[in-house]
Amino acid sequence: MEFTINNIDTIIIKLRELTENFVIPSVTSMALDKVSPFEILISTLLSLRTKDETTYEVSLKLFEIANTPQKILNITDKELQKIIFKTGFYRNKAKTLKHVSQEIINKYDGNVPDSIEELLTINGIGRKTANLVVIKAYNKPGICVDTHVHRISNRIGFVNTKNADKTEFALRKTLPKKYWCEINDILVKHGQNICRPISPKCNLCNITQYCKHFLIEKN
DNA sequence: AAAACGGGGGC
DNA sequence: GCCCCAGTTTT
Repeated sequence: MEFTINNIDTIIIKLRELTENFVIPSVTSMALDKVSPFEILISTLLSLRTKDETTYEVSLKLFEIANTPQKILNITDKELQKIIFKTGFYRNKAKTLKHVSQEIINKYDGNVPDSIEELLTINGIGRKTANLVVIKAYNKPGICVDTHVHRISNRIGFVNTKNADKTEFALRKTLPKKYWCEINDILVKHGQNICRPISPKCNLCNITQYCKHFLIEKN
């Protein structure tokens, strides 16, 4: 199936409608006068392999105690581990949070960088996190490809790629720029509720007529 | 007891 | 580009 710009517009608009009522409480969806770039970054790092509700709850608890790089460095490893325990992988995450905080102080004077390239120079920050931070914290263009965006972009047929990085680069070519920043929001909601990894609920989906995966399965 | 939650790094 | 990694929560 050929994907024209018209098709992409139609698909995005339909998915936007389909998912607009799904609410995922998260630090990254809060207004920018309520949350800092650093908080967005830390929350994203905590979200690794963790339910959104847990990430949100733990993030708010952490930020009551430490919401700046220096404050993160000021608390002990044990205390930090205890606070973020429920997100899982708490030893690694505590180490990452400390390292990222230290780097932001050392290299960026305590301010979270606003470019993907600079963010990527910090160990522990990869493309998914870097893109999300520039989008959510700085309102700059980016495409945050997490597992949902990767899976669904391939299912629909937006891209045909093996890994998330390639999906990001492919989407940068095929996806109109006006959709870049919201594609993650839309596809995460769609992926959590309908287009799940296993047994997707295609009966609840409104774009099956455009979906390569659905059409292949059906035929 | 098993599955779900997925991004980053090392080589 | 493939493999490895880290723990809690839910079913």
